[in-house]
Amino acid sequence: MTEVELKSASELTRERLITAAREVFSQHGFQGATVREICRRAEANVAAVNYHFGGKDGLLAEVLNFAPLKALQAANAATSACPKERLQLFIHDFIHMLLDEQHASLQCQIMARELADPTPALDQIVRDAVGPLHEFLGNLLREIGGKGLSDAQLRRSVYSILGQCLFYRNSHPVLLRLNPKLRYDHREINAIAAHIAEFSLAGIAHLAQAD
Amino acid sequence: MTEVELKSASELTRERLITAAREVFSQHGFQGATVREICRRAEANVAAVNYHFGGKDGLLAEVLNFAPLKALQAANAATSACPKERLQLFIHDFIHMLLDEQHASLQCQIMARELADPTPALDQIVRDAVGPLHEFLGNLLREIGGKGLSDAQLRRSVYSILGQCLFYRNSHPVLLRLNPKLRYDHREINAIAAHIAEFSLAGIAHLAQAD
DNA sequence: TTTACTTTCAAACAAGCGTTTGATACGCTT
DNA sequence: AAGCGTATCAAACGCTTGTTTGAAAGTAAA
Repeated sequence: MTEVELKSASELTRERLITAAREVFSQHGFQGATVREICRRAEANVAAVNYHFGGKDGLLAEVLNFAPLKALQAANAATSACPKERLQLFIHDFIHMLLDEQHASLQCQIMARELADPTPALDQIVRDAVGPLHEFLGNLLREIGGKGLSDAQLRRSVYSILGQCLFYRNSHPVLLRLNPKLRYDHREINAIAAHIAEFSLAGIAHLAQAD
Repeated sequence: MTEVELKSASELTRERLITAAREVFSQHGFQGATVREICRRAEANVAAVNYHFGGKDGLLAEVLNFAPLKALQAANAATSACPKERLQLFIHDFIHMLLDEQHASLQCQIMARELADPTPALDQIVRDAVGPLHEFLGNLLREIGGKGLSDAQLRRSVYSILGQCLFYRNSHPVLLRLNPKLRYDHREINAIAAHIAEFSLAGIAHLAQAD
């Protein structure tokens, strides 16, 4: 991987397949994606997927990569910022991961697509990525809301934040039709992140002080 | 329709097909649903769908029904409650429509499923149902937030509310894995609706007063 | 160059899909 | 009872899917 020069032809095909699979999976979902289109984009033979990855399922497993999501959480926990600022930062990074097509990690966009209807990999995704993410956000909100938040309020506040973020990805086809000029450039993404953070912090503050 | 007694055998199969289609479409989505399974559940022949509806697309068009969503908005506009109470009512009714499996209108759950990845009917859905819904919510939030909300803030607040509501539907498979005891009974649904309303009203109030 | 192993390829496979067909059975008027 | 239009049915059609196959091409050590 790190040695750029010494890639065999076999390794190159593998990488072309993975790159193509990321694109196609993130665009059409696992079910909607076809092995033939992936191989067409990778300029590889149809049999290549089965030879290198054992099948479509194996290719999905290879493509899924939770490292960027873990890194986001690790970086967030490492800052010396206050909890509210860390929530702003989290939302900013998370929204970028979901919406920025320039972003290196299409993996998370694939993941987000698969949350709605179960695929063979959903159990693994929930166990290794989504579950820890919920827990991380829960701990962060606990720091912000303190003892004023019940467990149920905390859990639902996590859902409120994730729901807002995922909306922009899941409803993208709809939003494009409602507002054809919409583009997810950096300016727009930052504005979205700022809105969700402000909106949510106010919601949490209200819940925490109401009781 | 209204005359219960006078249904021909043909009409009965039509209705069985529609009922079965609602179930299968809402569970597996349009692409994931198969004509054969629909016919199996309806105890009808595979050819029945094409005979009665001209094909799978025609069956989807027949199944889609925006009346419940329109009725929700009409009833909401007809109340004499204040805007904030109307928002609470809207969220309550909308969440019930999305989550309550007892609810007569699986149509809206089908709709919610199709928002993520375009189907032949998405343009119609956006034009006749989702677009007006966004506009309705926008007008309601304008009454609540007044001139303190910019147009962009208003639009994004609409997204925040819809995102929170849709999350519980779209992420249901995930939430079930994270919390196997989760059941969308009336008590739980009411609690969810109350949370989203409280959370969102605080967010909107904050945005409206901040400027 | 020869040998052994890995990788690619066109072609075919079995299964599932939505749809079509032509015969059969039904319900109704005459 | 005869005739006619409608509805149902098993079967097949054409197509796409993921996967398999066996031969050809490539690669690298002996």
